[in-house]
Amino acid sequence: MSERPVRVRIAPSPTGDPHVGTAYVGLFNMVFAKKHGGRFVLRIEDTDQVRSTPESEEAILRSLKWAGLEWDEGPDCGGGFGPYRQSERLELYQRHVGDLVASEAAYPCFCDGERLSALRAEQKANKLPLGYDGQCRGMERAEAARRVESGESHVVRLAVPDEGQIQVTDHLRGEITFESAQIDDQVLLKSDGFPTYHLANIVDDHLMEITHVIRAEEWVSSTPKHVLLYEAFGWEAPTFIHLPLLRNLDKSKISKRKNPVSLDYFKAAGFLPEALLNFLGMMGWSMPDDVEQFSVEEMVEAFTWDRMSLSGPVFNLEKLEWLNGMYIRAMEPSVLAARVLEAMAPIERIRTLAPLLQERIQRLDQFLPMAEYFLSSEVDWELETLIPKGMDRKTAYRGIKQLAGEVDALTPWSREGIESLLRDFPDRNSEWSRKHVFTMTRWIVTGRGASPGLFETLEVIGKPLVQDRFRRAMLRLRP
RNA sequence: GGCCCGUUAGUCUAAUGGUUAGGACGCUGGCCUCUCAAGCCGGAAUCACGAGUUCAACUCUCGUACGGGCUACCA
Repeated sequence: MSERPVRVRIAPSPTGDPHVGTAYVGLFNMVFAKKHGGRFVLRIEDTDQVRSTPESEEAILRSLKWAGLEWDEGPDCGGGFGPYRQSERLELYQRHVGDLVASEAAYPCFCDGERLSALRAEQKANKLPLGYDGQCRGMERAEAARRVESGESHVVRLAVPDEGQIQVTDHLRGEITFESAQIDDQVLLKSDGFPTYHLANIVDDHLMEITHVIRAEEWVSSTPKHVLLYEAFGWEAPTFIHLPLLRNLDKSKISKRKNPVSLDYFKAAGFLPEALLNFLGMMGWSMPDDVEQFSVEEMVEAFTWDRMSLSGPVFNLEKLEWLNGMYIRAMEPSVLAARVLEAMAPIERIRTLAPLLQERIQRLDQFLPMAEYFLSSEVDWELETLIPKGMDRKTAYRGIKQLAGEVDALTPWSREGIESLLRDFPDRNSEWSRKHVFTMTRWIVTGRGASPGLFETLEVIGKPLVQDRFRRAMLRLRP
């Protein structure tokens, strides 16, 4: 391990909902930093111009904070190694990639997407390993320089050696050997001038003096490329530590189709952040002496990597709920009361509900029961209510699945957006009438056949819970 | 298909060559109790398989099987 002061980082990509996996990796980074008196950095990897959004970045920071992660440096709080947003560091990457091209560790490539996909298709058909064939690699330097100079669209690729081996050391797994020949000439700089993850990551980790890269296992197979980059730059590589991947019940990588994964969901469903973090701390890691309830401080105190296990843990909601209950029982009742109000029924929320319920009640005592499906994550259905009259189960499932996908993609979460999504849905799915859409959505989201205005209702319930109800409805309906 | 990682009950995990394989969730029986939770006591359920190394393998090595990840101008 390095002698330098410990510096670690998480690098979420602002391309969607705040993911529980980010909190998981973040927890271990934070705990490790605290254990060694180091610094924990949060860096935003917004190099995907198409998918990155400021809203997502904001949501991620907010949710990670809710979960209890505290970083020492980041885009919101600064630090001595900024900027902490990769889109603000573009010159850095371009300059460094220039060095790589100059030393012939990388080269410009002019092949377009069309040629690349044709190549892939051919390789697939012939059962050959997939990868770039190196056509532009042999190009005369002068010609390449001339074409770049003339403004021709191109990317920059890493020149991976044709033969030999690349040794990667994973702190938990030991030495892993990769054959150079198996490794693709990775794109480092995209044609829009933005770096790919691989380049930006290495440049930033070096410049930000990151000593330990603690990330998820899905990165193991790209680590040899990273090692090559460190060598090409002449930089000392950090220690690599790959955490196991959180899994669905069927053992596949955790996904929103099969599990709630958005931190917003856990908040909306009434999980306590301290219980969530505790639970994440027992995914792949364990406290000595069979202790299962522990705080971050206690985890820091006991933390060592040899208590880490490598098989991918199934994210088991039932156990989280048990743990959450333990935390609730341990609270002072007055604290519990305050937290229930704060988390589930803050006055702002009651205020947004008031106009929706006002016309439907005659006495004040009817308000809360009617607000049930706004305030609770628990909704269940009789199977028949999820299948429109005269429609078969499969068609219903298909429609709900499509609708759920569109709901996932809807941003921002506004009344207007929801309305046009639902109203125009039959244009995109001819098996469903508008009446089908409205009726089914109402049943799925409220668990009832009648509700206040559907669009307002969805808006107020909030995206995380609406998404979860669609997910559950699909589970219920799956043939 | 290729490359890489992993494998203790349904699930989360303990064990670092010698244990009746421990704990927890869930399931289940009982106690408590007006009921239900909670709590307490009990039960069923696990070392993927095959070789090897060793006096001794859950533990070390190899193979097989199974699971997973990656295989993008996404991260």
